[in-house]
Amino acid sequence: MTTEQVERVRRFNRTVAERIGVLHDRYLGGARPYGQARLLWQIGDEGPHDIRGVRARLGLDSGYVSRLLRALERDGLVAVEPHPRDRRVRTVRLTEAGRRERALLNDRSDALATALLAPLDARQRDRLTSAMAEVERLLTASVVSVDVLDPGHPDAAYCLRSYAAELQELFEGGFDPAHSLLPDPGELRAPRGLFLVARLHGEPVGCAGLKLPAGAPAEIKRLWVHPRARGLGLARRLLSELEERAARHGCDVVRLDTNQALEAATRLYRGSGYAEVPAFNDEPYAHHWFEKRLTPGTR
Amino acid sequence: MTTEQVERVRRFNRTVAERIGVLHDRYLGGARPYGQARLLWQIGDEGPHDIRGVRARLGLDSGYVSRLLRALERDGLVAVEPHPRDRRVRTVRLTEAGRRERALLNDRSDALATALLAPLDARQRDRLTSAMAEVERLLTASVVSVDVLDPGHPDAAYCLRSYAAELQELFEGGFDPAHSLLPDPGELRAPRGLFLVARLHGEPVGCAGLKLPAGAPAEIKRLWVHPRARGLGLARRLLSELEERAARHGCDVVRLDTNQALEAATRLYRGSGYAEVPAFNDEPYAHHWFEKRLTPGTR
DNA sequence: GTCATTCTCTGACCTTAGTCAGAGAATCGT
DNA sequence: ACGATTCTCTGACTAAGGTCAGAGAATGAC
Repeated sequence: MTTEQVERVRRFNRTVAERIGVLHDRYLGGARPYGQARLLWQIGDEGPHDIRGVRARLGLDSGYVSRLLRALERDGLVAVEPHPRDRRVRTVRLTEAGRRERALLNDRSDALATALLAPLDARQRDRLTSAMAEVERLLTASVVSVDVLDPGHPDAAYCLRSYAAELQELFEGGFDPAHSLLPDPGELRAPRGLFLVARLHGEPVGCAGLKLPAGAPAEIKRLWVHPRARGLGLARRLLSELEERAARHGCDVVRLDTNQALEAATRLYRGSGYAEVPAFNDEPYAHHWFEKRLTPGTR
Repeated sequence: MTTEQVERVRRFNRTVAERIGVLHDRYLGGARPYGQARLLWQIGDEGPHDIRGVRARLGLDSGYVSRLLRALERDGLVAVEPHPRDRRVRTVRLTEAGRRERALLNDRSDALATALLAPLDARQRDRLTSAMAEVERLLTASVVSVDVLDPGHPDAAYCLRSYAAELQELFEGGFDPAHSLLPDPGELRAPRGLFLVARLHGEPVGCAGLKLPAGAPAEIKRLWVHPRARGLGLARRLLSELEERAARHGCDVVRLDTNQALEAATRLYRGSGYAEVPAFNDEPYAHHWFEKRLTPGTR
């Protein structure tokens, strides 16, 4: 990356921190301290929530949350009650007044957004909001972490299940991993392969496996991205990370097969330098086979 | 503005506050509390600065700054010395260690930006940084305030001087306001007219005057935008604000004259619905005359 | 039944980021 | 020369946002 880009990001941080940070924090808080406001927000309108869950999501100390709850209780905004089944756990829900207060925070937040847009004309508003959407999208993409996980890890298993469930929907005649050429994801475990899992805020949102058969090209399997994480360039990132690892492993060719129902994937492969080749295996679910020669300086 | 736009801005605020706010404040501070870091940053590398100036720029209490300086002094990062001429005033400068510490903050800030960009590929980086530039530009545009000021107000006078100085450079044969048709900006004062000044963070960055002669069309004069505030859509905003005020004053036609050297202005007028008309005055500096009929529902 | 664990709460404590009211020294206006 | 003003500093105070070490109640494991 260039120094201009770094400088650009820094300038952006300054401007945004000034314009939004300042307004956001203090504004949103309003009469109520920021900590209380955050908690009120997190508790949310529906149903009682376990305190520990709320605490975990905000990442706060238990003593601190307890104190915040006492303050909110004193103002009649929340009701804390023991959990019906486990009486160690306590649950919290908003009272009527609490819901009103939360709606007020909501209105303040709207007012802040409105104040930001108000001085601009219609065209500028369009441009600002679409640039914001772009920044948000890419910032989200940049917090996604990609790690090598054992295929048996819960997050990996979740991805594999989701992958199978999605193909079951998409493929004519469904999809059963047991009938595919990779009945056992254990093959994607070192030393015979590896498995990448992408996570956003700790939640698994994508995966990709690599088979590293001795004396044969590396093979990409089980590339999947969670529907709500699409558009972040995650598939491309997983793909190039696998290529990089294959190259480091000494492979100079990587190949894969894909089903015709997976149009976006096929486009991705073609756009990433994969060329269609004759079938190199007898995967029953495949319609297309691709191959890419890795140059040492890939990426 | 639409509710989707408001929602967009709010989502942006949340994402950015999480991703940047959190990192920015705590990161940038690092070992050093945020207040000290801000001060260290503001003092800057070159020469000693008056404490009052630094204080004014940060908008902090004098007692608070004094305490922060003691802390920085204790750590050997700054040296506080009396002002050579006025011994009430004290000046502050970074020591060698202070400069090192400031460079460290700088590096941290770079590291933060780098960490943000690192997981993205080259195309995503380009898109992110240009979207950031756009957001920054429009956010800056939206903090510009536009107020009616007396033409004699220092900020107004600054704009008028800058306007004249710039035309002096631009026009063949220079520009002398005394020879123009508006030798006295006092004509842009109620009830004969009005004068708008645009300010960014308190600094004047643009102006526009409106003459409201009885029984004649309103006339726009002295439209100017500071070079460093160009590209913010400020001229357009000043123009439409004047039109709005002219309409409120009961005018249904507004007109203006301009010099051929001011190409951007001429484009703006044409693009804003102004039609070229024959000369309606004998302004010696004008080459083009424009007129626009205001519809009651303008804007 | 007992012991370890889980969960919430309280009390004690800490740092940061301020605000406010003078005190004291120096300078300015006249 | 003298009073008003300017500038910095100190002391006293506040609120927010947290951390840490238990205590006490309930539950789970065996």
